[in-house]
Amino acid sequence: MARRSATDVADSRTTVVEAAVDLASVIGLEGLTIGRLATDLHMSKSGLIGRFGSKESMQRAVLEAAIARFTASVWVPVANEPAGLRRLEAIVDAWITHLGDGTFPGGCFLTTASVEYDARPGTLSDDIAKAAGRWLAVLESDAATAIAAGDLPSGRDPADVALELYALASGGSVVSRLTQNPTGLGQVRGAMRRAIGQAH
Amino acid sequence: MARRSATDVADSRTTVVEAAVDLASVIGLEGLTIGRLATDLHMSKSGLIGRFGSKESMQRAVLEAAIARFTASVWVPVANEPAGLRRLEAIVDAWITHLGDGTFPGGCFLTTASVEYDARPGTLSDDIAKAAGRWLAVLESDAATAIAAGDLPSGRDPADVALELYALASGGSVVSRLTQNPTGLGQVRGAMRRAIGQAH
DNA sequence: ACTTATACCGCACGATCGTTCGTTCGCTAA
DNA sequence: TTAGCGAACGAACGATCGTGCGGTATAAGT
Repeated sequence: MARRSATDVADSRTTVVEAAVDLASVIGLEGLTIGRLATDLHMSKSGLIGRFGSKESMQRAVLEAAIARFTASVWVPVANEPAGLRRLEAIVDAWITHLGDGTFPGGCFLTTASVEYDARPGTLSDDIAKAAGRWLAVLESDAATAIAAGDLPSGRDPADVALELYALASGGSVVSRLTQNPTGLGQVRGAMRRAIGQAH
Repeated sequence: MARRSATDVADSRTTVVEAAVDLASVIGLEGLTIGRLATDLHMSKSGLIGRFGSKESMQRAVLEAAIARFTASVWVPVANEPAGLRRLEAIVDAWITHLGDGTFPGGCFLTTASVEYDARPGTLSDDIAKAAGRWLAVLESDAATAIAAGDLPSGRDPADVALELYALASGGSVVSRLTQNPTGLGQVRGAMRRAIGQAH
């Protein structure tokens, strides 16, 4: 166990990061505060930030963990579905489920982060844009497969499908949450299914 | 207590508020800072906040002004269109135009504010939710008119149409901006038109 | 000319921000 | 047993936060 200490560091970081993800999903990645986080975890500010070196480094770790949560919650359950329309449908269901369960206590983390940084250039903004681009590429790829298989209209642009699904999930989640509309997510799922040609 | 010069006060406030709206559309309503705002306007912090009494009061004024901008930019140009599908189509065009011009330098203010406060209860959250509700009601009303006139499928739920349009505009704007996709807004318009076009 | 109202400023306050120290303590290796 | 590493701590730093208080310049009313 010569590497034990390194494992402890990782576990330690994980504890902090997971709590930070929960907090940031409510108050935003930019709204994260070392003092607030340290208080919540009954730690000292210096002991907490010492694991990361700086606040921005911590924010990057938090973002990475949030992306991992999203992937585990939405992508992993559907990864084995056949590419194309079948998987797109599975993604829609997993996505809506993800938005409704408590994976992110304060609503979709990536949406929150996207809005926070869409007008603020920097490393974090770049990382978020990359993550969004990767997810859009996944959607677009399955859309292209579906179109090639004749499961979606041949006139459809895969990029349009991807952007539409992303916009519906992201915007729909925010609006539903803000207006406290209990049927909102169900309506969003209907809209997403309509976007990929399903007339529920 | 003598009647003060209300117009001067309003003009003074307006100067500050308009600058604050621009700034908040970039860094968020919560990220607004009296010091930053005062520096930008070459004013003192006390002189600036003195017009509002408190920061939250200023934030409310900023939110109100942002809503007024949105109304002037999207609703006023289409208010005289005939209710129903015609006006919905005009709204889509005005909305997309609004998202693309520089009305809000940092992207749709109401979307930013919605995301900031969708998980943070309080007066500001309530005000934002009310504004979102009013706009959704406008969309829903025209959708209902369009359905009654046979311009939209009779099976469509007006509330679904309203939520779908709102989610597409809000989410699409953020994703397009974040990924710096120059054709994004055009794709979003296509999706919105599809949402109020021939369903299925 | 004198009063009055008020927009604005300078200044200071307590709190909190992110960060940097020096120190302590528990564990591991030798 | 002992030396050493690293996690965590308390304290303090300069900066900035929102918010008050007192003073001043200006403009209107009389």
